[in-house]
Amino acid sequence: MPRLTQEQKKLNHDKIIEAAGRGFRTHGVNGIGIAEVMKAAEMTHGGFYNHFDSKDDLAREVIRQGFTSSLTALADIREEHPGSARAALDHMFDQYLNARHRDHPENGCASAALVTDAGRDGVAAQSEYQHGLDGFFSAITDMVLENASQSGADLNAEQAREQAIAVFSQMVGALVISRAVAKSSPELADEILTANTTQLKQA
Amino acid sequence: MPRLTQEQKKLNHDKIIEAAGRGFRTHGVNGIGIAEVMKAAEMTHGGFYNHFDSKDDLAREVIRQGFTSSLTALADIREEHPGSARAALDHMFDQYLNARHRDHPENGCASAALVTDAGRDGVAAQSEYQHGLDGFFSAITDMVLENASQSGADLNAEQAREQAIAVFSQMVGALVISRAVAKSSPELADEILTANTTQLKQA
DNA sequence: TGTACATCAGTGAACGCGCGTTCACTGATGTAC
DNA sequence: TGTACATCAGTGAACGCGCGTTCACTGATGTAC
Repeated sequence: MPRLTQEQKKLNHDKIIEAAGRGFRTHGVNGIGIAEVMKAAEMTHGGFYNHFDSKDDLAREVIRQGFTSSLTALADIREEHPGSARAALDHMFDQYLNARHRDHPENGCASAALVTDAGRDGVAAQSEYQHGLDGFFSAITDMVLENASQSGADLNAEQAREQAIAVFSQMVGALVISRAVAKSSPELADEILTANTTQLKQA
Repeated sequence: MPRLTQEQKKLNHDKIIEAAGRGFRTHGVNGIGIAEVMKAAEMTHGGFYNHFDSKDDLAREVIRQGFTSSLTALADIREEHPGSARAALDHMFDQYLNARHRDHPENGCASAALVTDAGRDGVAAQSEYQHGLDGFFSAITDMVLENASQSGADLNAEQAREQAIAVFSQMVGALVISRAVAKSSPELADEILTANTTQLKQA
């Protein structure tokens, strides 16, 4: 059967990242092994090191790819509301803080699912996280700034960034806390999402 | 040497919880083993099962004890500002969102350090988390309500609770995100703390 | 264009290691008389 | 109060298991001529 086409190898590479992305988000980087990740990617574990130097290397790639696709999704949301940054922000809150996102971390925001893992990671992984986070902060700052100008409010760039950082922090915190009680108390988990959504839309 | 006094056993029991609390917060529940926890508690690992049914059982106890001590700390803060809930809230923000707390998860908020672990835990551990979280929400709701009445604002109990949930979500999110980039970019990590502190104090 | 050969992606067995958990043992504590 | 004995907290070796990583092997792909 081996060896494979270069395109096929690239496809398998991406398949591993995708499988690891789901596994890491669901179980944590320490909560799932390479064998299981490779199995989810429909391969045997021996071939793993043809693609990555180590599990940490894979974790870094998962963070990078996770932020990239989230930022793409955010850009899509913004394009859906060309005239109103306010509508785009509200759309973002709804999309982020809902039960489906909470109950399916495997397809969700890497920043939220891997945030405490990242806190324990080394500099290399944190650099990936930082780069993605900067992208989020910039994108939300733009939206906040545009919303201010569209609503006639007076807001400078520093203030807008400060607000954007606060907004994203709250979104992540709300999601992870909601997940932390979703199994024991779906009602409280829902309340956390709705309370934060309401408060975010008001501000 | 064995067997020990009943008081000595209780002391050792607490010592294990304390050591596990530090280890779990720092490395995650999956990131440190029982042998290492017991070593930090100055015992050999064999005796662990005289105190706990399983590692999960210990994790539950760590969550419970972590929230208990945090709630005590919060009550202390409030007592330091008898006339002003506003001052107590600001004090809480400063104490929570600073570099020392960020850089020392081992002594810090269990809700933040273990929040994604809790999301992956079973119902039993989430119940402990939920119970502690409810305590936080209640305590902050009280402060928000008292502040409103002290500042002459009109705020009902539901609105106060909604705000309290949003505030605590933001605090946790800010801390865990700041930790996620603390090694790669101390400046960004600091900016996250200060931006959230400023925004929280304004609201 | 066709042939011969080197490359290398995936396989699956194997490596040493640390994990959570169990257990026979020890000897001071707690208790029954 | 003193003695005899049962209890049980901590010790340290051992258990099976899954981990991250390595490696000899295979055979289709890619390349040199």
